[in-house]
Amino acid sequence: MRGTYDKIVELATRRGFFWPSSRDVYAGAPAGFYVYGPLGLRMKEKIVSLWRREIVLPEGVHEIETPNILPLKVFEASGHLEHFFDKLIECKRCHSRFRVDKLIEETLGIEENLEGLSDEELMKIIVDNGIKCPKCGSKEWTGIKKFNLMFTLSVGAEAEEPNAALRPETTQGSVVEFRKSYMTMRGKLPFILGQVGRVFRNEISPRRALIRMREFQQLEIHVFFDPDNPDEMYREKLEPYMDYKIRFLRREDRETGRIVEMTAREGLETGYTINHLITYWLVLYQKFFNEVLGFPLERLRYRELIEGEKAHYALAHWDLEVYTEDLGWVELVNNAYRTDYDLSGHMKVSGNDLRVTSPDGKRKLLPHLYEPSIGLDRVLFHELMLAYREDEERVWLQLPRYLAPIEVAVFPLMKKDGMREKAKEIYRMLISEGFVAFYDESGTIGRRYRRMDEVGTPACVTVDHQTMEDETVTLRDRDTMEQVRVGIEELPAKLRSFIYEGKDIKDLL
RNA sequence: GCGGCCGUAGUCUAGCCUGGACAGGAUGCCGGCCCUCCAAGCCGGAGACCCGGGUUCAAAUCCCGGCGGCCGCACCA
Repeated sequence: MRGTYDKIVELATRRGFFWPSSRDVYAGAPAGFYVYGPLGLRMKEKIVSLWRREIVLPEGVHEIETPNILPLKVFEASGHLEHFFDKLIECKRCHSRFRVDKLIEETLGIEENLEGLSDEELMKIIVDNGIKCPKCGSKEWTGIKKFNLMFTLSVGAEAEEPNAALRPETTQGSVVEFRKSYMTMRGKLPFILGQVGRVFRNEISPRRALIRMREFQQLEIHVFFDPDNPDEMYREKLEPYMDYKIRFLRREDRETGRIVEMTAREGLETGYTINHLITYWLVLYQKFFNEVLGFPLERLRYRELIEGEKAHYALAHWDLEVYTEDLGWVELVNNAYRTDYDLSGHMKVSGNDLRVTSPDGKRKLLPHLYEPSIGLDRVLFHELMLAYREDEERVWLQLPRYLAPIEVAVFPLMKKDGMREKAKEIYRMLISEGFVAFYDESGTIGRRYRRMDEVGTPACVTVDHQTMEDETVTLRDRDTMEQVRVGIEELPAKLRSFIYEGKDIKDLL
């Protein structure tokens, strides 16, 4: 039996939301790269603009745009180089894999620096010491394989060795440009940067459509704050939400999967959520996903990451996850408290002082960084998964109305008796009123409704015989298929309250 | 990347084991008829064997390699 996942992938391809890149023309195009078709792109843009409206503007985020390509030095400082070029070795008998450096260090109990050694030298150590597979005890090893998880580039016509890389996260752009942005915007701590950007990771095995890609998009917030005074301004901002319940899967509940609902107050009092700033952002993002993007609360949780799972830079780390029957819990937002790891790394490698003056002007300090990072493609994919509905009669996407890629469709019941012209006129009127409108006259009226249901269009306007007499049209609700009759003149206002304010169709009368 | 299964029009699929004629069907799509409020009907049209090599008189079918998909392992910084 096909699950919702398969149905969404099929529908998305068929109706122009997204599909794998280049396949039709060049067989064997590498996996993990997707094209957004017109409907998917429009929906993605809508998610981005909601994020801007609800997060960027109200929170005083300074949105910037930094290059996709950065010097390799940047990633040396950020620690990505070291963590991105793993050397792995595989046991021929049980196919278990190990990082070569860890295998040698742990088996021989040494802590020498193995960084500079060649593959041959490393292999020699393994053979000379008769290192066995920790799992099955075999001494049969494959050769050393390198995993390069960043895309490196040689910038400049004569460059031969890689000297730059496509960024694996947008964060480094914000960190490197932090001081400049701070100066130009006459910044005060906490100082918040934001980026909408593409990132690139050479994943070993991209899988599951938009869930794991090699090129994808992030919506990132970078909150730089004074570690000695993290609660400046957030004490007040958090006040209205002290009783808001944040849903956590704590490390100690990992086994049982029990989700704990903790109010912001409890999070602070127990020290679990560290400070007002982090607590506020945890609240904000849960509310954004629930109330704005429409994910049901019971499908959301913050999963606390434990040592070994956490990124190399993170002191505390929660993944905001969403649950679907098909995919289980999937990470949508990476919420990391990165301390001054990045800024101090860049200070060390570059030799430049990246500190700023404290708000009281008395000392120089290196801000700490808290970063919630949204995986945009995954969010869009889950919006579709959670919106999917079907019954004996039809398939439809019950998307939040304002997220639908087409907001309103206009049909003439028939092409004759002036209905076509009238419908086109209404279509043009709705476009100029700012709606994403769509006109269709092909096939039967029923077929046209079905086509719109399938891509989640919340409203359909039909011009019929009566329209020609009294200037009214029918307005159909995607979810109930009910219709009401409204005057053409009042159509824009009524559509606005239906689509953007969530009014019931019956209340439009 | 390893192991298992798999790859046929936009989508879903028959054919493959046992090689043989223009690769069959459904749905969708386009045009027309009909003139209509929930995928009705009729006529017409476009559309596919993942890529490369091998075996053979002959390959969608058998063999090898590559690429891709799903699941598990690993990875997910």
